[in-house]
Amino acid sequence: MVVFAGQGDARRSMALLWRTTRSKETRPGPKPGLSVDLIVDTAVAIADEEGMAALSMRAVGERLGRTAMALYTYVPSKSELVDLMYDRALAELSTHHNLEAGWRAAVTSWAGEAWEFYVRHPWVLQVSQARPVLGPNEYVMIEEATRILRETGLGAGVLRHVVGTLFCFVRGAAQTVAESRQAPVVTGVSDEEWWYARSALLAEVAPDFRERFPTLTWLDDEGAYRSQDETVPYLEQEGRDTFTTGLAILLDGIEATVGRTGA
Amino acid sequence: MVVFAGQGDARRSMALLWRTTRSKETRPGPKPGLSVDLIVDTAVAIADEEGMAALSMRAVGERLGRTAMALYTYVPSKSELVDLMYDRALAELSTHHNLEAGWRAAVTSWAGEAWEFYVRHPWVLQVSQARPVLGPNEYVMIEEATRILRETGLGAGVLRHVVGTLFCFVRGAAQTVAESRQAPVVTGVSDEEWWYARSALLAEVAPDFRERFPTLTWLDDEGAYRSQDETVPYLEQEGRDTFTTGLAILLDGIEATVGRTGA
DNA sequence: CCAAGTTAGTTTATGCCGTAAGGAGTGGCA
DNA sequence: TGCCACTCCTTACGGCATAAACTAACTTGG
Repeated sequence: MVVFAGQGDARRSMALLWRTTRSKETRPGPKPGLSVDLIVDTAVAIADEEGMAALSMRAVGERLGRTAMALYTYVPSKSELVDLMYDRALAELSTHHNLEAGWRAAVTSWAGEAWEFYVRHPWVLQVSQARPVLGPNEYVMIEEATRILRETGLGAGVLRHVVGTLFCFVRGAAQTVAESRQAPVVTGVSDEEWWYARSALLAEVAPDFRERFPTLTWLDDEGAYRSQDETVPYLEQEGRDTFTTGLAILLDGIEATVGRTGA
Repeated sequence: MVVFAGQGDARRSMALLWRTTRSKETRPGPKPGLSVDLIVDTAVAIADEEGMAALSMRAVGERLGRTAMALYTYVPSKSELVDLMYDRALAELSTHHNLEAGWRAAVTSWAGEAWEFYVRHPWVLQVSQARPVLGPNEYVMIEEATRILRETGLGAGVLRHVVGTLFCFVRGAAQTVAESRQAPVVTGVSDEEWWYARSALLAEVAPDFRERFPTLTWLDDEGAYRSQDETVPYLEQEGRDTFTTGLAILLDGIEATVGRTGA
């Protein structure tokens, strides 16, 4: 019998994601002290607090008072655990955005929520997008975005690409901020300290910066890099503004496309 | 004397990136058998061929006929090596896009080149963006994008966010394809095989899919998911189309903003 | 009620990883 | 010649995911 690589595991993994494993009422052997849900929640907590790099089977086990190996009774491997974490986290997103004020308002609200979600769970952005996890909540998220954007009246082909573009942008915009939040936790150095030290070194190492990078120098001279609000970390403010501006531009672009197609 | 965490290392790292280390003509000790350039090139080759996960100090050393520890004479740590790889790879990008045909054509050409670059070097997308590496070639890339988009006449503040948005989109759009290229190499399963197996499992595990996800079902019924060109892997074609469509939308949005600001 | 079989969890071990520490050989310069 | 900076090696440590074998708890068939 020929079995595709990983196909047997794929069945188990899908069953875990969609929770289709019907457990008999009573089973022989000792009572389970843990559960998939408990393990996934613990893993999410670690990733939220200490970053994806700190997520190890040992770390999860330790928080639950077990060894790393104990987890393998519930979860086939670490990568399956990450998939489960991903889909569990996505459950936070709300699913019924109001379309009464028009699609533009709804998209803005959806994108804002998604952006905040990614920033709250930076590790989510490290889960590969190419071959989707295909869990129920991922489908809910895509369904919701598509449902809203369908209101534009665009055809199915273009619509799919528009949804993809929106995802790319929101994820990318969130990534910058997510990483800037994670960095101080990992390195113990704040944005300001880091930037201060680095810009001094930059001047040292590239004394001809102004001549080599005239446009960036112009941007700097125009005061574009001056922070407005001192209470918010520099890179975070920057990322938030880029998201707001970029989203507006994207929506303008979609409107233009809608107008052109004549919906 | 108080030293900020990592600051001493930061100086050495910047010196390496900007190649400001003046090496004396003759030095005591055995002739170096390797060089930073050689090591970085080898590391890039490994990452290109086998993915970032396969990049280890041992692997790089082995390709060069040395042990892993030999590399530490040239490079302070693996993370510094990754920074050097990143900046080296960026050197591939061309720097003088023609502005004669207008900024829209130039942006299209720049973005297309960047997209292909990311797809060619998928691992580049795994290098953190939050705290930039600040190498010379990264500055060249940002300078070039900013130089082109400055032609729109937008003010410095908005311009910075527009550049950021463009980067988010291009990186995000490339990531999907980059990962879909990497996946078969790592897992040994093609897109088609993978998708075929998974969609069968999906039907098994979620028999009520059509009712739960009406919009996605509509998209499917409209034939939006049917592949046009059988010679190109499915996910790759999908990603390429999303990039093209999304870029056009983004440019429309920028034009709208430019028109509104009255440039 | 007991033996068989199933399950939860442990210990132990394998083979990766980054890199610290220390030692061996190399070659320019005093 | 001896010193010393330098390259490169061996060894070692603590971390990682996880395979394999084991113990102990529990249900169930006889």
